[in-house]
Amino acid sequence: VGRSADLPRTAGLFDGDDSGCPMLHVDMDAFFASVEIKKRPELRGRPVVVGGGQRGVVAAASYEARRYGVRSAMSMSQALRRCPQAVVLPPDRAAYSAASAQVMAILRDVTPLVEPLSLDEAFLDVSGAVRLYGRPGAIAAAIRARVVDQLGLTCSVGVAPTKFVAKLASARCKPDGMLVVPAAGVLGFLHPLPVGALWGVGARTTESLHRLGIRTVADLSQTPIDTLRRAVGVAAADHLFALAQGIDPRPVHPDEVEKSISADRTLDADLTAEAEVGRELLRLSDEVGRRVRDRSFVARTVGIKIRFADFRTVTRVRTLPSWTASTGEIYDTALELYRSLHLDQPRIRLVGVKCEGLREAGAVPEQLTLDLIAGGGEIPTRSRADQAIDAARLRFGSRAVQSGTLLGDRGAPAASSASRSDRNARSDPA
DNA sequence: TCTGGGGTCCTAGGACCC
DNA sequence: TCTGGGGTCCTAGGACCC
Repeated sequence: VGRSADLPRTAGLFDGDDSGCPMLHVDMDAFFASVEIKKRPELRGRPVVVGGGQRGVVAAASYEARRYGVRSAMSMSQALRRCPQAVVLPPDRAAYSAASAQVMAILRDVTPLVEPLSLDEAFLDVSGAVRLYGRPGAIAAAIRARVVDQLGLTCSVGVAPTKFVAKLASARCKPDGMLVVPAAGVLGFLHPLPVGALWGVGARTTESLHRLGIRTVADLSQTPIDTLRRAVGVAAADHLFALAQGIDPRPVHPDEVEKSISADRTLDADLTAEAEVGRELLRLSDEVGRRVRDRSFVARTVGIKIRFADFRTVTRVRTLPSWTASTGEIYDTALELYRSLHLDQPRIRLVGVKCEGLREAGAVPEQLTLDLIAGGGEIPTRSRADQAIDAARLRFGSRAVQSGTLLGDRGAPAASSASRSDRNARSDPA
């Protein structure tokens, strides 16, 4: 096991043991915070926390903020108690997506076998790249150098025989580090780790395992499989037992397609009236519908999520007779699902809408609707409306077209939102 | 000022079909 | 009279990840 955080930023200089190590896990350091600091260099060296809102949590914290005990997913109020001088910035998803695309482009320049896990991390299988670029350790060093030179962002890289060991390795050399776990070193690396370090073992599973006296990966590897199955379920037990022996046959899968698209929103204040909830459902249906159409998908199942003031959460889904990408159809279904709950005097803090059962729009048989028949073969009215709205928003900005139901609730009349968005939109003449 | 928002996967029960 | 067995689809909830 070799750590080389201060490896020269040049390819080909890694000379440790990386035998049998085709898997890389690349993980950006404090990604959202680092992108913000890159936008505003005067923040460098200061504690920066991304997140917020009235009931927000920390989405990312710079290492300066982490020194005060600020962590991801911590409530913003707690973060500010620990670090009152922190610079708090609202998330800028567009900036993070753009930076992520640049990172992934650098990775895909090394090999097409790149599997993004989220905006800020990815697995690479470099077994086919070694003839071109040298050994895995050298490739990892070169990636780190290119990311920092071209993007001004640091990352950490784990190099190992399997995906999950590579992921554990990158976590243990952060920030701005690199850790290679050669095949012969895997069990020595894994066994002393606490079970909670394993990918897939969270708070609940850790608790269940602790009740059995299992605290380290070594303990896990010596536990009878039937005992494990009773404690955490068959699938998780078999998976964890294999991981504890260092076994993880999962290949890097570069072409994962999304299985669901969802949007949810925690309200600044709890909602009580059905009309208010309906308005949120419309806003969320509109957003989800747009994202489904943007990717040329259609969805078979529509779901809602409702979280009450006491944090109890319910979900309802309905599978439709045919596929849809229509905002109106998503909204109608969502509203029916909400009404089917028959809530009496609810206090609602979160509303969500989800589409699943996604398919390529072209891969699905066209549904003969009354609209279609009556229109003599025309595309149903709602789809044409959605298409027109999508086109207008692409040209004039996302707030250019809005349902009348949603107007005024942020004090923004339609005309002014359109002209404001206009400046950020494409510069085509109307 | 307790507890975001985007996802994936698993389980368990019931309906339904052959 | 004493109730098969396997497979698939659907739904609700929950664990987990970043």
